[in-house]
Amino acid sequence: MAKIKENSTNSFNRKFLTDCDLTYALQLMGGRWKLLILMRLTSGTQRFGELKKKITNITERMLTLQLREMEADGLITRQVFAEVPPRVEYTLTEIGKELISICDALHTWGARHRFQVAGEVSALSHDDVAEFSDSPPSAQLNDMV
Amino acid sequence: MAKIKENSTNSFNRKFLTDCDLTYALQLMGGRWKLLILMRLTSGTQRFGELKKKITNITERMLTLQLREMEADGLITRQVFAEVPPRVEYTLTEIGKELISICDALHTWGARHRFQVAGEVSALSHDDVAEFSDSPPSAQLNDMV
DNA sequence: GCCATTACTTACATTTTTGTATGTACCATA
DNA sequence: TATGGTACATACAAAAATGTAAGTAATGGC
Repeated sequence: MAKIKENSTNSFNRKFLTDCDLTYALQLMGGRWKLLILMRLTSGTQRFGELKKKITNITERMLTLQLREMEADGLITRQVFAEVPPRVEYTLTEIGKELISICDALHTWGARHRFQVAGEVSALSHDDVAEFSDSPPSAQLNDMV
Repeated sequence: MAKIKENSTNSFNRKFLTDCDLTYALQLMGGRWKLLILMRLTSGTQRFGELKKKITNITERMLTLQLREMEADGLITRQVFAEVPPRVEYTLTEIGKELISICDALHTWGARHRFQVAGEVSALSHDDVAEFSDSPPSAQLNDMV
């Protein structure tokens, strides 16, 4: 997403692919950190700082950008509390929640693919990266998400 | 994918996210044209030229690049026939086929999302872009794929 | 010999995405 | 008065993805 320059073939193709429901969906979830954010929010509302802490390696700028796009795309809602220091909470929308099961399927597929092509299992243990412990809806996920 | 420079934070993060099965999966299917290629192949083996014709707006270079990555990732196989002019056929692998149902779900979700946020229905009709008629496995798809 | 066909390759340019570094507002507390 | 915490914004730089234009190899048909 970000800036859109009306003329280039590149941005034309992006728009063109928006017409297909499948590639449209990919555009909504395709950012580098978006699925991780989404999975973090499956356990419920989270503050900006909580997300930042739990999503290893993401920078504040990237987190902000991805959250803003997800908000603009209707995947999450953003609630600002008039406090000092500021508090901002992010929550999955209904349509956002509907992505969870697809993510679960993708996660499973990814693990199967990894196992098949490399004969190896997920490299990360629970301790290497932040966990995802408090998650009733998709408790099978066992690595970063 | 493409070129990888070992040192940058950018490529480090790419590798880092490879450790998570979910973001790993996203990397495999995340190219701009990959899902379209995949859906085209659901109806069976296709030649390079057939894919090129059916996937509107893709250039030969992009088609080549995406196909090569998908082959390297084990999503498709590539068979070259020693003929002149050359003939090259692409076929989904088993693990590649396992993505189809996920794509179907994503497609459905995309349509629902589009309808919800904009109150509009898929912009493309069957005639605007190449169709996807000969597809037993996922016959619900109705736009580009 | 010349052209058409197919599936590419290569060099290059442009656009988009991602990351770095620094600054800001607000108010409570020390 | 100075400091700390939170959730950003901004200017800039680097890297990656995408697109353009041209060329290539092999061979059969004219």
